[in-house]
Amino acid sequence: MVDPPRIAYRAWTESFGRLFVTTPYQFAHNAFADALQTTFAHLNDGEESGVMVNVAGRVMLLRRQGKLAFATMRDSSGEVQLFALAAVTEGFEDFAKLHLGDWVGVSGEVVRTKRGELSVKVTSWVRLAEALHNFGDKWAGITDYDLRYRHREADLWANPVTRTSLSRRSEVVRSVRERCWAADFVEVETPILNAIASGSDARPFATHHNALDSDFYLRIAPELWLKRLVVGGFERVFELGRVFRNEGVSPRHNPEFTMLELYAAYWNYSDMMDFTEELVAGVAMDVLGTTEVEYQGRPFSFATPWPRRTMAELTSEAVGEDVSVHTPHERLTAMLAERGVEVHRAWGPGRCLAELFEAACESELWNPIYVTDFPVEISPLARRHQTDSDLTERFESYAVGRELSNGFSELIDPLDQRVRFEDQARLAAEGEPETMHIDEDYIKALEWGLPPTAGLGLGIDRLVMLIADESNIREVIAFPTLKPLSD
RNA sequence: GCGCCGGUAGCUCAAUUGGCAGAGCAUUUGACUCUUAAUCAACAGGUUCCGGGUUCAAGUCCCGGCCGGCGCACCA
Repeated sequence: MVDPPRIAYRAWTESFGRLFVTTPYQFAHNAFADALQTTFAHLNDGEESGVMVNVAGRVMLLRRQGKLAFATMRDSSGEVQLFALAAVTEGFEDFAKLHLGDWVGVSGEVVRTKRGELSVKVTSWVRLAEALHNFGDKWAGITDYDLRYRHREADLWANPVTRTSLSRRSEVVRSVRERCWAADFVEVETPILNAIASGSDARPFATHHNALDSDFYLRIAPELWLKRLVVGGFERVFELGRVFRNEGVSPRHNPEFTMLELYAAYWNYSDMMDFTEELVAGVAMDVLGTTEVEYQGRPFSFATPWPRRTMAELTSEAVGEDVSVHTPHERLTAMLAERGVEVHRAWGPGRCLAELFEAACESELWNPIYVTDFPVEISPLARRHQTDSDLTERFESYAVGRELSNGFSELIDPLDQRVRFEDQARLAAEGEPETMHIDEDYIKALEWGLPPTAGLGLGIDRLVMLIADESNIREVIAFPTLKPLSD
Protein backbone atom coordinates (compact mmCIF):
# COMPACT_ATOMS: atom_id res chain seq x y z
CA MET A 1 0.00 0.00 0.00
CA VAL A 2 1.34 3.39 -1.01
CA ASP A 3 0.87 6.30 1.29
CA PRO A 4 -0.69 9.34 -0.29
CA PRO A 5 1.81 12.14 -0.88
CA ARG A 6 0.30 14.36 1.80
CA ILE A 7 1.21 11.80 4.42
CA ALA A 8 4.86 11.74 3.56
CA TYR A 9 4.78 15.49 3.44
CA ARG A 10 3.06 15.88 6.78
CA ALA A 11 5.11 13.21 8.47
CA TRP A 12 8.45 14.62 7.40
CA THR A 13 7.83 18.35 7.58
CA GLU A 14 5.13 20.25 9.34
CA SER A 15 3.73 17.69 11.78
CA PHE A 16 6.95 16.08 12.93
CA GLY A 17 7.38 18.49 15.80
CA ARG A 18 3.75 18.63 16.80
CA LEU A 19 3.44 14.87 17.06
CA PHE A 20 6.04 14.78 19.75
CA VAL A 21 5.49 18.11 21.44
CA THR A 22 1.79 18.81 21.60
CA THR A 23 0.01 15.46 21.66
CA PRO A 24 -1.28 14.88 25.21
CA TYR A 25 -0.57 11.78 27.24
CA GLN A 26 -3.94 11.72 28.94
CA PHE A 27 -7.44 13.10 28.63
CA ALA A 28 -9.96 13.58 31.44
CA HIS A 29 -12.79 11.79 29.66
CA ASN A 30 -16.10 11.71 31.53
CA ALA A 31 -18.95 11.11 29.09
CA PHE A 32 -19.95 8.77 26.29
CA ALA A 33 -21.86 9.71 23.16
CA ASP A 34 -24.60 7.15 23.57
CA ALA A 35 -25.31 8.10 27.18
CA LEU A 36 -25.49 11.78 26.21
CA GLN A 37 -28.07 11.01 23.51
CA THR A 38 -30.21 9.26 26.12
CA THR A 39 -29.68 11.61 29.03
CA PHE A 40 -30.37 14.75 27.02
CA ALA A 41 -33.11 13.40 24.79
CA HIS A 42 -35.44 15.96 26.37
CA LEU A 43 -33.47 19.02 25.19
CA ASN A 44 -35.48 21.13 22.75
CA ASP A 45 -34.10 22.49 19.51
CA GLY A 46 -31.80 25.40 20.29
CA GLU A 47 -31.80 24.65 24.02
CA GLU A 48 -28.64 24.64 26.13
CA SER A 49 -28.32 22.26 29.09
CA GLY A 50 -25.76 24.11 31.17
CA VAL A 51 -23.95 20.79 31.65
CA MET A 52 -20.26 20.64 30.76
CA VAL A 53 -18.78 17.33 29.62
CA ASN A 54 -15.49 15.93 28.35
CA VAL A 55 -15.91 13.55 25.44
CA ALA A 56 -13.36 11.83 23.23
CA GLY A 57 -13.40 9.88 20.01
CA ARG A 58 -12.69 10.06 16.32
CA VAL A 59 -13.87 12.77 13.96
CA MET A 60 -15.88 10.83 11.38
CA LEU A 61 -17.35 13.74 9.41
CA LEU A 62 -16.61 17.47 9.41
CA ARG A 63 -18.78 20.22 7.97
CA ARG A 64 -17.47 23.75 8.05
CA GLN A 65 -19.85 26.63 7.59
CA GLY A 66 -17.84 29.85 7.75
CA LYS A 67 -17.37 30.71 11.40
CA LEU A 68 -19.17 27.53 12.49
CA ALA A 69 -18.06 23.94 12.17
CA PHE A 70 -19.92 20.71 12.82
CA ALA A 71 -18.11 17.45 13.38
CA THR A 72 -19.59 14.00 13.84
CA MET A 73 -17.57 12.29 16.56
CA ARG A 74 -17.75 8.56 17.24
CA ASP A 75 -16.62 6.81 20.39
CA SER A 76 -17.04 3.22 21.54
CA SER A 77 -20.67 3.83 22.46
CA GLY A 78 -21.99 5.78 19.50
CA GLU A 79 -21.93 9.20 17.87
CA VAL A 80 -22.47 12.78 18.97
CA GLN A 81 -22.03 16.02 17.07
CA LEU A 82 -19.36 18.53 18.01
CA PHE A 83 -20.45 22.12 17.46
CA ALA A 84 -17.62 24.63 17.16
CA LEU A 85 -17.98 28.41 16.83
CA ALA A 86 -15.26 30.89 16.05
CA ALA A 87 -16.55 33.09 18.87
CA VAL A 88 -16.52 30.30 21.47
CA THR A 89 -14.07 27.61 20.48
CA GLU A 90 -10.40 27.96 21.26
CA GLY A 91 -8.30 27.34 18.14
CA PHE A 92 -11.36 27.32 15.90
CA GLU A 93 -9.38 27.52 12.66
CA ASP A 94 -7.37 24.43 13.56
CA PHE A 95 -10.50 22.60 14.65
CA ALA A 96 -12.05 23.24 11.25
CA LYS A 97 -8.97 21.72 9.63
CA LEU A 98 -9.05 18.43 11.54
CA HIS A 99 -8.75 15.36 9.35
CA LEU A 100 -11.43 12.75 9.15
CA GLY A 101 -10.27 10.03 11.51
CA ASP A 102 -8.37 12.25 13.94
CA TRP A 103 -8.85 11.47 17.62
CA VAL A 104 -10.00 14.46 19.64
CA GLY A 105 -10.77 15.21 23.25
CA VAL A 106 -13.37 17.93 23.69
CA SER A 107 -14.71 19.98 26.60
CA GLY A 108 -17.99 21.75 26.17
CA GLU A 109 -21.62 22.22 27.02
CA VAL A 110 -24.28 19.75 25.96
CA VAL A 111 -26.69 21.60 23.67
CA ARG A 112 -29.15 20.87 20.93
CA THR A 113 -28.69 22.91 17.76
CA LYS A 114 -31.46 24.89 16.14
CA ARG A 115 -31.76 22.13 13.58
CA GLY A 116 -32.23 19.51 16.31
CA GLU A 117 -28.89 17.72 16.57
CA LEU A 118 -27.61 16.97 20.07
CA SER A 119 -24.13 18.43 20.27
CA VAL A 120 -21.22 19.26 22.51
CA LYS A 121 -20.56 22.95 22.01
CA VAL A 122 -16.80 22.99 21.92
CA THR A 123 -15.10 25.42 24.23
CA SER A 124 -11.70 23.72 24.32
CA TRP A 125 -10.40 20.71 22.47
CA VAL A 126 -7.20 18.83 21.81
CA ARG A 127 -6.10 16.51 19.05
CA LEU A 128 -5.21 13.26 20.81
CA ALA A 129 -3.84 11.55 17.71
CA GLU A 130 -3.66 12.17 14.01
CA ALA A 131 -4.97 9.80 11.33
CA LEU A 132 -2.47 9.67 8.51
CA HIS A 133 -4.62 7.26 6.50
CA ASN A 134 -8.28 7.74 5.79
CA PHE A 135 -10.95 5.24 6.77
CA GLY A 136 -12.37 4.47 3.38
CA ASP A 137 -15.07 6.00 1.31
CA LYS A 138 -17.63 8.11 3.18
CA TRP A 139 -20.42 6.25 1.40
CA ALA A 140 -19.11 2.77 0.79
CA GLY A 141 -16.58 2.31 3.58
CA ILE A 142 -13.95 -0.28 2.76
CA THR A 143 -15.09 -3.21 0.65
CA ASP A 144 -11.77 -4.72 -0.36
CA TYR A 145 -11.51 -7.96 1.63
CA ASP A 146 -7.75 -7.94 1.65
CA LEU A 147 -7.63 -4.46 3.15
CA ARG A 148 -10.43 -5.23 5.61
CA TYR A 149 -8.74 -8.36 6.95
CA ARG A 150 -5.17 -7.12 6.92
CA HIS A 151 -6.12 -3.82 8.56
CA ARG A 152 -9.09 -4.67 10.73
CA GLU A 153 -8.44 -1.52 12.77
CA ALA A 154 -9.54 0.52 9.75
CA ASP A 155 -12.35 -1.85 8.85
CA LEU A 156 -13.80 -1.44 12.34
CA TRP A 157 -14.32 2.28 11.74
CA ALA A 158 -15.28 2.02 8.10
CA ASN A 159 -17.84 -0.76 8.48
CA PRO A 160 -19.92 -0.73 11.68
CA VAL A 161 -21.14 -4.29 11.08
CA THR A 162 -17.59 -5.47 11.72
CA ARG A 163 -17.72 -4.00 15.19
CA THR A 164 -21.11 -5.57 15.80
CA SER A 165 -19.97 -9.04 14.78
CA LEU A 166 -16.77 -8.93 16.81
CA SER A 167 -18.73 -7.61 19.80
CA ARG A 168 -21.10 -10.54 19.42
CA ARG A 169 -18.13 -12.82 19.62
CA SER A 170 -17.09 -11.29 22.90
CA GLU A 171 -20.62 -11.62 24.26
CA VAL A 172 -20.84 -15.25 23.18
CA VAL A 173 -17.56 -16.13 24.85
CA ARG A 174 -18.64 -14.39 28.02
CA SER A 175 -21.98 -16.18 28.05
CA VAL A 176 -20.41 -19.59 27.40
CA ARG A 177 -17.93 -19.08 30.20
CA GLU A 178 -20.51 -17.87 32.71
CA ARG A 179 -22.84 -20.75 31.91
CA CYS A 180 -20.06 -23.28 32.33
CA TRP A 181 -19.07 -21.74 35.64
CA ALA A 182 -22.71 -21.72 36.75
CA ALA A 183 -22.88 -25.47 36.04
CA ASP A 184 -19.87 -26.05 38.30
CA PHE A 185 -17.33 -26.63 35.55
CA VAL A 186 -13.79 -25.62 36.44
CA GLU A 187 -11.91 -23.67 33.79
CA VAL A 188 -8.48 -25.11 33.10
CA GLU A 189 -5.62 -24.62 30.65
CA THR A 190 -3.73 -27.44 28.98
CA PRO A 191 -0.64 -27.48 26.78
CA ILE A 192 -0.63 -26.03 23.31
CA LEU A 193 2.84 -27.44 22.63
CA ASN A 194 2.55 -31.21 22.45
CA ALA A 195 4.95 -34.00 21.62
CA ILE A 196 2.03 -35.80 19.98
CA ALA A 197 -0.92 -33.97 18.43
CA SER A 198 -3.94 -36.02 19.33
CA GLY A 199 -7.61 -35.82 20.19
CA SER A 200 -8.80 -35.40 16.63
CA ASP A 201 -7.97 -36.35 13.08
CA ALA A 202 -6.12 -33.40 11.65
CA ARG A 203 -2.69 -32.45 10.41
CA PRO A 204 -0.81 -30.41 13.00
CA PHE A 205 1.55 -27.46 12.79
CA ALA A 206 5.08 -28.48 13.72
CA THR A 207 7.63 -26.47 15.63
CA HIS A 208 10.83 -27.05 17.54
CA HIS A 209 12.03 -26.29 21.03
CA ASN A 210 15.71 -25.39 20.94
CA ALA A 211 16.77 -25.95 24.53
CA LEU A 212 14.97 -29.29 24.73
CA ASP A 213 16.07 -30.08 21.18
CA SER A 214 12.65 -31.59 20.59
CA ASP A 215 9.94 -31.26 17.98
CA PHE A 216 6.55 -30.16 19.17
CA TYR A 217 3.15 -29.91 17.56
CA LEU A 218 0.55 -27.24 18.20
CA ARG A 219 -2.52 -28.88 19.65
CA ILE A 220 -5.34 -29.93 17.37
CA ALA A 221 -7.57 -30.55 20.42
CA PRO A 222 -7.13 -30.43 24.20
CA GLU A 223 -9.19 -33.58 24.65
CA LEU A 224 -6.70 -36.03 26.11
CA TRP A 225 -5.30 -33.59 28.63
CA LEU A 226 -8.76 -32.68 29.86
CA LYS A 227 -9.72 -36.30 30.43
CA ARG A 228 -6.49 -36.75 32.37
CA LEU A 229 -7.69 -33.98 34.67
CA VAL A 230 -10.92 -35.91 35.17
CA VAL A 231 -8.81 -38.95 36.07
CA GLY A 232 -7.12 -36.62 38.52
CA GLY A 233 -10.40 -35.80 40.22
CA PHE A 234 -11.62 -32.63 38.53
CA GLU A 235 -15.08 -33.98 37.89
CA ARG A 236 -16.21 -31.14 35.65
CA VAL A 237 -13.67 -29.25 33.58
CA PHE A 238 -13.74 -27.03 30.53
CA GLU A 239 -11.24 -25.24 28.38
CA LEU A 240 -12.04 -22.42 26.03
CA GLY A 241 -9.09 -22.02 23.78
CA ARG A 242 -7.38 -21.89 20.48
CA VAL A 243 -6.61 -25.02 18.51
CA PHE A 244 -4.56 -25.25 15.34
CA ARG A 245 -5.12 -27.43 12.30
CA ASN A 246 -2.85 -27.38 9.30
CA GLU A 247 -5.56 -27.74 6.73
CA GLY A 248 -7.42 -25.87 4.05
CA VAL A 249 -8.75 -22.37 4.53
CA SER A 250 -12.34 -21.66 3.58
CA PRO A 251 -15.25 -19.42 4.57
CA ARG A 252 -15.88 -21.93 7.36
CA HIS A 253 -12.30 -22.86 8.30
CA ASN A 254 -9.48 -20.83 9.80
CA PRO A 255 -6.17 -22.55 10.62
CA GLU A 256 -6.51 -21.43 14.22
CA PHE A 257 -9.94 -21.43 15.76
CA THR A 258 -11.54 -21.42 19.17
CA MET A 259 -13.05 -24.49 20.70
CA LEU A 260 -14.93 -25.17 23.88
CA GLU A 261 -14.11 -28.57 25.29
CA LEU A 262 -15.93 -29.76 28.35
CA TYR A 263 -15.98 -33.00 30.34
CA ALA A 264 -18.37 -34.16 33.03
CA ALA A 265 -17.78 -37.24 35.14
CA TYR A 266 -20.76 -39.54 35.66
CA TRP A 267 -22.60 -38.21 32.57
CA ASN A 268 -23.29 -40.16 29.40
CA TYR A 269 -23.75 -38.72 25.93
CA SER A 270 -27.46 -38.22 26.48
CA ASP A 271 -26.75 -36.01 29.50
CA MET A 272 -24.25 -34.11 27.41
CA MET A 273 -26.81 -33.53 24.67
CA ASP A 274 -29.13 -32.10 27.31
CA PHE A 275 -26.41 -29.75 28.50
CA THR A 276 -25.26 -28.73 25.02
CA GLU A 277 -28.63 -27.66 23.70
CA GLU A 278 -29.37 -25.69 26.85
CA LEU A 279 -25.96 -24.04 26.62
CA VAL A 280 -26.34 -22.99 22.99
CA ALA A 281 -29.94 -21.86 23.29
CA GLY A 282 -28.99 -20.04 26.51
CA VAL A 283 -26.16 -18.22 24.75
CA ALA A 284 -28.60 -17.08 22.07
CA MET A 285 -30.91 -15.77 24.80
CA ASP A 286 -28.05 -14.02 26.61
CA VAL A 287 -26.70 -12.34 23.49
CA LEU A 288 -29.78 -11.82 21.31
CA GLY A 289 -32.62 -12.15 23.80
CA THR A 290 -34.33 -14.76 21.62
CA THR A 291 -33.86 -18.22 20.18
CA GLU A 292 -35.67 -17.30 16.97
CA VAL A 293 -33.38 -15.60 14.45
CA GLU A 294 -32.67 -15.29 10.77
CA TYR A 295 -29.53 -16.77 9.35
CA GLN A 296 -28.57 -15.49 5.92
CA GLY A 297 -32.16 -14.54 5.25
CA ARG A 298 -33.69 -17.84 6.37
CA PRO A 299 -35.48 -18.47 9.69
CA PHE A 300 -33.43 -20.40 12.20
CA SER A 301 -34.36 -21.57 15.68
CA PHE A 302 -32.08 -22.41 18.58
CA ALA A 303 -35.11 -23.61 20.56
CA THR A 304 -34.78 -26.80 22.58
CA PRO A 305 -35.18 -29.73 22.60
CA TRP A 306 -33.23 -30.54 19.47
CA PRO A 307 -34.25 -33.67 17.56
CA ARG A 308 -32.03 -36.73 18.12
CA ARG A 309 -31.73 -39.09 15.19
CA THR A 310 -29.26 -41.83 14.54
CA MET A 311 -26.87 -41.56 11.63
CA ALA A 312 -28.32 -44.78 10.18
CA GLU A 313 -31.89 -43.49 10.36
CA LEU A 314 -31.14 -40.18 8.71
CA THR A 315 -29.02 -41.75 6.03
CA SER A 316 -31.62 -44.41 5.29
CA GLU A 317 -34.31 -41.77 4.87
CA ALA A 318 -32.12 -39.73 2.57
CA VAL A 319 -31.08 -42.59 0.31
CA GLY A 320 -34.46 -44.35 0.32
CA GLU A 321 -33.28 -47.71 1.57
CA ASP A 322 -32.27 -49.14 4.92
CA VAL A 323 -28.58 -48.74 5.53
CA SER A 324 -26.48 -49.15 8.63
CA VAL A 325 -23.02 -50.07 9.71
CA HIS A 326 -24.08 -53.67 9.05
CA THR A 327 -25.09 -53.11 5.44
CA PRO A 328 -22.81 -55.14 3.16
CA HIS A 329 -19.67 -53.21 2.38
CA GLU A 330 -20.14 -53.61 -1.36
CA ARG A 331 -23.59 -52.06 -1.19
CA LEU A 332 -22.30 -49.05 0.72
CA THR A 333 -19.41 -48.48 -1.65
CA ALA A 334 -21.75 -48.77 -4.62
CA MET A 335 -24.03 -46.14 -3.16
CA LEU A 336 -21.07 -43.85 -2.54
CA ALA A 337 -19.88 -44.33 -6.10
CA GLU A 338 -23.37 -43.37 -7.32
CA ARG A 339 -22.93 -40.09 -5.50
CA GLY A 340 -19.51 -39.44 -6.93
CA VAL A 341 -17.60 -40.15 -3.72
CA GLU A 342 -14.24 -41.77 -4.28
CA VAL A 343 -13.94 -44.69 -1.87
CA HIS A 344 -10.58 -45.16 -0.20
CA ARG A 345 -9.49 -48.78 0.06
CA ALA A 346 -8.95 -48.45 3.81
CA TRP A 347 -12.57 -47.48 4.44
CA GLY A 348 -14.64 -50.06 6.28
CA PRO A 349 -18.42 -50.04 6.50
CA GLY A 350 -18.41 -47.51 9.34
CA ARG A 351 -16.47 -44.94 7.39
CA CYS A 352 -18.57 -45.64 4.33
CA LEU A 353 -21.79 -45.04 6.28
CA ALA A 354 -20.42 -41.76 7.61
CA GLU A 355 -19.37 -40.68 4.13
CA LEU A 356 -22.80 -41.59 2.81
CA PHE A 357 -24.37 -39.54 5.59
CA GLU A 358 -22.24 -36.55 4.70
CA ALA A 359 -22.99 -36.84 1.01
CA ALA A 360 -26.72 -37.40 1.40
CA CYS A 361 -27.80 -35.57 4.56
CA GLU A 362 -25.39 -33.11 6.08
CA SER A 363 -26.10 -30.02 4.01
CA GLU A 364 -29.87 -30.45 4.47
CA LEU A 365 -29.80 -30.16 8.27
CA TRP A 366 -30.82 -26.55 8.86
CA ASN A 367 -32.22 -26.20 12.37
CA PRO A 368 -30.16 -27.74 15.16
CA ILE A 369 -30.29 -31.51 15.28
CA TYR A 370 -28.30 -34.22 16.98
CA VAL A 371 -26.97 -37.00 14.80
CA THR A 372 -26.20 -39.93 17.10
CA ASP A 373 -24.61 -43.35 17.21
CA PHE A 374 -21.55 -42.95 15.02
CA PRO A 375 -19.61 -46.00 13.81
CA VAL A 376 -16.77 -47.08 16.07
CA GLU A 377 -14.47 -47.07 13.07
CA ILE A 378 -14.43 -43.27 12.92
CA SER A 379 -14.71 -42.66 16.66
CA PRO A 380 -11.49 -43.83 18.29
CA LEU A 381 -12.06 -42.01 21.59
CA ALA A 382 -15.76 -42.79 22.06
CA ARG A 383 -17.26 -45.54 24.12
CA ARG A 384 -18.93 -48.41 22.34
CA HIS A 385 -22.71 -48.33 22.17
CA GLN A 386 -24.35 -50.52 24.80
CA THR A 387 -26.55 -52.27 22.26
CA ASP A 388 -24.23 -52.43 19.23
CA SER A 389 -20.47 -52.71 19.63
CA ASP A 390 -19.88 -51.50 16.06
CA LEU A 391 -21.37 -48.15 17.04
CA THR A 392 -20.43 -45.62 19.70
CA GLU A 393 -22.36 -43.40 22.04
CA ARG A 394 -21.40 -40.34 20.04
CA PHE A 395 -23.33 -37.38 18.74
CA GLU A 396 -22.68 -34.41 16.56
CA SER A 397 -24.97 -31.41 16.43
CA TYR A 398 -25.57 -29.86 13.04
CA ALA A 399 -26.94 -26.44 12.20
CA VAL A 400 -27.29 -24.64 8.86
CA GLY A 401 -25.77 -27.66 7.16
CA ARG A 402 -22.58 -27.64 9.20
CA GLU A 403 -21.22 -29.43 12.20
CA LEU A 404 -21.48 -27.34 15.35
CA SER A 405 -20.47 -29.70 18.12
CA ASN A 406 -19.24 -33.21 18.76
CA GLY A 407 -19.54 -35.24 21.92
CA PHE A 408 -19.68 -38.70 23.33
CA SER A 409 -19.62 -41.03 26.23
CA GLU A 410 -15.88 -41.24 26.67
CA LEU A 411 -14.02 -44.47 26.10
CA ILE A 412 -12.70 -45.30 29.56
CA ASP A 413 -11.26 -48.78 28.93
CA PRO A 414 -7.47 -48.63 28.46
CA LEU A 415 -7.39 -51.96 26.65
CA ASP A 416 -10.06 -50.98 24.15
CA GLN A 417 -8.36 -47.59 23.78
CA ARG A 418 -5.13 -49.32 22.79
CA VAL A 419 -7.02 -51.38 20.22
CA ARG A 420 -8.59 -48.24 18.81
CA PHE A 421 -5.26 -46.46 18.51
CA GLU A 422 -3.79 -49.52 16.81
CA ASP A 423 -6.67 -49.53 14.33
CA GLN A 424 -5.87 -45.92 13.59
CA ALA A 425 -2.23 -46.75 13.09
CA ARG A 426 -3.27 -49.48 10.66
CA LEU A 427 -5.24 -46.90 8.67
CA ALA A 428 -2.19 -44.69 8.57
CA ALA A 429 -0.18 -47.58 7.21
CA GLU A 430 -2.77 -47.96 4.45
CA GLY A 431 -2.25 -44.40 3.36
CA GLU A 432 -4.87 -42.47 5.31
CA PRO A 433 -3.06 -39.19 6.09
CA GLU A 434 -5.03 -37.99 9.09
CA THR A 435 -5.32 -40.48 11.89
CA MET A 436 -4.54 -40.50 15.56
CA HIS A 437 -1.23 -41.65 16.87
CA ILE A 438 -0.94 -43.93 19.83
CA ASP A 439 -0.47 -41.94 22.99
CA GLU A 440 1.03 -44.19 25.66
CA ASP A 441 0.82 -41.52 28.35
CA TYR A 442 -2.88 -41.23 27.75
CA ILE A 443 -3.41 -44.99 27.93
CA LYS A 444 -1.47 -45.03 31.16
CA ALA A 445 -3.75 -42.30 32.48
CA LEU A 446 -6.78 -44.43 31.64
CA GLU A 447 -5.15 -47.29 33.54
CA TRP A 448 -5.47 -45.19 36.67
CA GLY A 449 -9.20 -45.13 36.06
CA LEU A 450 -11.43 -42.69 34.23
CA PRO A 451 -14.96 -42.71 35.66
CA PRO A 452 -17.86 -42.81 33.25
CA THR A 453 -17.58 -39.41 31.60
CA ALA A 454 -19.15 -37.50 28.75
CA GLY A 455 -17.28 -34.93 26.70
CA LEU A 456 -18.14 -32.12 24.33
CA GLY A 457 -16.30 -30.10 21.72
CA LEU A 458 -18.06 -27.03 20.38
CA GLY A 459 -16.76 -24.68 17.69
CA ILE A 460 -17.04 -21.19 19.10
CA ASP A 461 -16.37 -19.46 15.79
CA ARG A 462 -19.19 -21.37 14.14
CA LEU A 463 -21.52 -20.55 17.00
CA VAL A 464 -20.64 -16.87 16.69
CA MET A 465 -21.32 -17.05 12.95
CA LEU A 466 -24.85 -18.24 13.75
CA ILE A 467 -25.39 -15.59 16.41
CA ALA A 468 -23.91 -12.76 14.34
CA ASP A 469 -25.53 -13.91 11.09
CA GLU A 470 -22.20 -14.07 9.31
CA SER A 471 -21.47 -16.55 6.50
CA ASN A 472 -17.69 -16.21 6.55
CA ILE A 473 -15.68 -17.29 9.59
CA ARG A 474 -13.25 -14.43 8.94
CA GLU A 475 -15.95 -11.94 9.83
CA VAL A 476 -16.02 -13.25 13.41
CA ILE A 477 -12.24 -13.45 13.84
CA ALA A 478 -10.56 -10.10 14.43
CA PHE A 479 -7.39 -11.06 12.57
CA PRO A 480 -7.98 -14.10 10.37
CA THR A 481 -5.04 -16.04 8.99
CA LEU A 482 -3.91 -14.65 5.63
CA LYS A 483 -1.02 -15.41 3.41
CA PRO A 484 1.77 -12.94 4.19
CA LEU A 485 2.51 -10.43 1.47
CA SER A 486 5.69 -11.52 -0.23
CA ASP A 487 7.58 -8.21 -0.20
C1' G B 1 -4.12 -28.72 -3.39
C1' C B 2 -7.85 -28.10 -7.83
C1' G B 3 -11.56 -24.97 -10.54
C1' C B 4 -14.14 -20.27 -11.51
C1' C B 5 -14.02 -14.95 -10.74
C1' G B 6 -11.48 -10.50 -9.38
C1' G B 7 -7.14 -6.71 -8.54
C1' U B 8 -7.50 0.72 -12.26
C1' A B 9 -5.86 7.46 -7.77
C1' G B 10 -5.71 7.11 -0.33
C1' C B 11 -11.21 4.87 -0.54
C1' U B 12 -15.53 3.44 -3.77
C1' C B 13 -15.98 2.59 -8.79
C1' A B 14 -16.05 3.79 -14.57
C1' A B 15 -13.24 3.24 -19.17
C1' U B 16 -17.64 0.84 -25.99
C1' U B 17 -14.44 -3.45 -30.93
C1' G B 18 -7.42 -3.20 -28.63
C1' G B 19 -7.18 3.61 -29.97
C1' C B 20 -5.34 10.32 -25.42
C1' A B 21 -6.56 6.67 -17.85
C1' G B 22 -11.87 9.16 -15.81
C1' A B 23 -15.63 10.39 -11.80
C1' G B 24 -17.35 10.86 -6.64
C1' C B 25 -15.41 11.08 -1.83
C1' A B 26 -10.81 11.88 0.95
C1' U B 27 -6.37 15.24 0.72
C1' U B 28 -4.64 20.64 -0.47
C1' U B 29 -6.39 25.93 -1.33
C1' G B 30 -10.51 29.42 -1.19
C1' A B 31 -16.03 30.97 -0.02
C1' C B 32 -19.93 30.26 3.54
C1' U B 33 -22.99 31.89 11.31
C1' C B 34 -27.24 25.86 12.18
C1' U B 35 -24.68 21.83 9.10
C1' U B 36 -26.57 16.48 8.97
C1' A B 37 -22.86 11.35 3.71
C1' A B 38 -23.43 19.94 3.95
C1' U B 39 -22.85 22.99 -0.46
C1' C B 40 -19.92 25.86 -4.09
C1' A B 41 -15.07 26.90 -6.64
C1' A B 42 -10.03 25.52 -7.78
C1' C B 43 -5.39 22.68 -7.51
C1' A B 44 -3.17 18.19 -7.12
C1' G B 45 -3.25 13.03 -7.15
C1' G B 46 -1.61 6.81 -11.71
C1' U B 47 4.47 1.25 -11.97
C1' U B 48 -3.90 0.20 -14.39
C1' C B 49 -0.97 -6.08 -8.76
C1' C B 50 4.10 -8.01 -10.76
C1' G B 51 7.05 -10.12 -15.00
C1' G B 52 7.10 -11.53 -20.02
C1' G B 53 4.63 -11.78 -25.02
C1' U B 54 1.42 -10.33 -29.40
C1' U B 55 0.42 -5.50 -31.83
C1' C B 56 1.49 0.63 -35.25
C1' A B 57 -1.07 0.80 -30.43
C1' A B 58 -2.57 -3.23 -24.34
C1' G B 59 -6.17 -1.36 -18.27
C1' U B 60 -8.38 -4.38 -22.31
C1' C B 61 -5.69 -10.05 -25.89
C1' C B 62 -1.97 -14.40 -24.63
C1' C B 63 1.63 -16.88 -21.01
C1' G B 64 3.76 -17.11 -16.07
C1' G B 65 3.61 -15.34 -11.04
C1' C B 66 1.48 -12.70 -6.52
C1' C B 67 -2.80 -11.57 -3.41
C1' G B 68 -7.99 -12.03 -2.55
C1' G B 69 -13.33 -13.84 -3.07
C1' C B 70 -16.41 -18.07 -4.10
C1' G B 71 -16.89 -23.39 -5.03
C1' C B 72 -14.64 -28.33 -4.45
C1' A B 73 -11.34 -31.28 -1.43
C1' C B 74 -9.64 -31.63 3.79
C1' C B 75 -12.01 -30.51 8.24
C1' A B 76 -14.72 -28.05 12.94
